[in-house]
Amino acid sequence: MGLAPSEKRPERAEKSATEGGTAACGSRALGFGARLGEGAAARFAALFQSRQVPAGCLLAREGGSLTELTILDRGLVALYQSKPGQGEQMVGWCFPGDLLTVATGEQRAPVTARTLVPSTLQTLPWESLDRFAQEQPEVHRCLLDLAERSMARMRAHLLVVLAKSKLERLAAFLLEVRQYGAAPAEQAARVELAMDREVIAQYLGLTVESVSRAFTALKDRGLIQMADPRHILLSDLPGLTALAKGEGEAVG
Amino acid sequence: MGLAPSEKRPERAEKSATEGGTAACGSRALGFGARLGEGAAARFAALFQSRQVPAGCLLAREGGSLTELTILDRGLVALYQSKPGQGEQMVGWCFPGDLLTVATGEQRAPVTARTLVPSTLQTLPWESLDRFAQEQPEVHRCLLDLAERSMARMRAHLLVVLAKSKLERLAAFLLEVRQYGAAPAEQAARVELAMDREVIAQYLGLTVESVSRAFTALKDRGLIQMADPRHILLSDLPGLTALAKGEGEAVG
DNA sequence: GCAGGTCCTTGACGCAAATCAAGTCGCCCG
DNA sequence: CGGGCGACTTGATTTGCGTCAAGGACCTGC
Repeated sequence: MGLAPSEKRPERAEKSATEGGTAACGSRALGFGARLGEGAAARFAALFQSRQVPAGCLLAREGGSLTELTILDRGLVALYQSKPGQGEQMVGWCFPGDLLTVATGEQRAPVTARTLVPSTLQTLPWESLDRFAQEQPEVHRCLLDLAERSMARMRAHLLVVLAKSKLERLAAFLLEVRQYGAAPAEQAARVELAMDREVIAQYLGLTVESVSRAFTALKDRGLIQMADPRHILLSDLPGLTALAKGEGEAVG
Repeated sequence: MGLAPSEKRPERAEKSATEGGTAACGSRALGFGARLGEGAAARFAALFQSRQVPAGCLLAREGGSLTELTILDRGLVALYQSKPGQGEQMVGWCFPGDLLTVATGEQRAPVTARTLVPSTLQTLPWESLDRFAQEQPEVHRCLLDLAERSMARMRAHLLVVLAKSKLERLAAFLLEVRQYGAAPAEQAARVELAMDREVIAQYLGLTVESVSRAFTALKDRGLIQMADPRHILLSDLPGLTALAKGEGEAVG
């Protein structure tokens, strides 16, 4: 039991996290087919154990132990780096399909991970992975692919944070959530935020107040609409995209 | 623009990059022994081809092709993400021992990579890796370890950029260069910067002027000394460390 | 219903860093 | 030698965002 459920305030389940996720095979996010081939991918997926966790659940603590390979199947996880002096700094997300961490080397978790919504995890003991890898060595390449994907997102995030203004950052954030976080079905430009303003602010390197003002500014420019603070309609996707890219043309 | 368009101005070799790097086995940075064991690590290292490149050399262009596994053996490489509108944004370094990229999936490079000093690369065609992996599957875990290491550094960088002031950022930068960039021999608190102020500024999300002022401020506080803009003596390592961590106590 | 939360928004103000603008130093080349 | 150029520093000014401080909207429990 490497992933400790110490911190686990129940918290009302935001979106019905039920959906009967018995899995062990019906997993939505284990997309290994491309590299492994259908049969092998299915056999590999069958090895995983599915696990449901509530929102606000601590999955790993920086420096803690990690005994299993864990992939996020459904939900959303925030990754935190502890700041020497003062608490924690959010540094990224895990979206469905992401490795929770790639800590294969030492078994120490390099970050703190906490669910933001009720989530489903797919876990596999390292030994099982090794056993399966003897039959299908490509599986390691799959993991490298996942690592690469995660690094690509981190680089994109760095670009945003290093070079963009308040508004550009929020636009980029909304588009990121839309792209990675949304269920493929609801491809509409409708985004449900699973996190509060505080988390968004940390992620973007801003304050809560600035985030709030940025939301208002986007709304005033007609780029988004807000039913309530957590439900955003991206009403001008091209405009948002242009803004996120830094081609800061205002509204015509 | 400091970054050459022709991408290969010869440029005087800053530190004697000679050292007779014939390698193919004498590589300094291929540290796979821990996981593979001595014999296998040596055999693996022997497969690599060593390649010398000058400073300012473009190693990969975002979206370009990547035909080989490449590890930086000696030198320093900057990674850039192209900004839609306006040129490039530096997002990280490769230090010796790092995978140049982990792009095993698609063969498309996810970033632009450019040497900052004359460097030595160790390359291995993907096929050779696959062949060797049949004999030693652990080699993939080694690559995952490298990926994890690189992600850990990116997270640390994000922490710095998201949550720290000008001075804290520069202190963190200097310590990072000292830790990863310096040859182990010159463990002294003496750092030779391989990059100009412009590159540092991009990396830290500041302007050149701010970086310059930050250098001056650190000097005035007695934390560093500067022989010339590129040669820094970290004269108060504990002080710098405390500053980088955000425990911003001034000097007594 | 009302009191007490929490979360979000809005406003007024100050500051740290960006911007604009010289100015210095060292290096290369004529 | 001197002129020009690129890298760096320094100064004056502006500004975007942080900070502090109210306020409003909603939920929950009494």
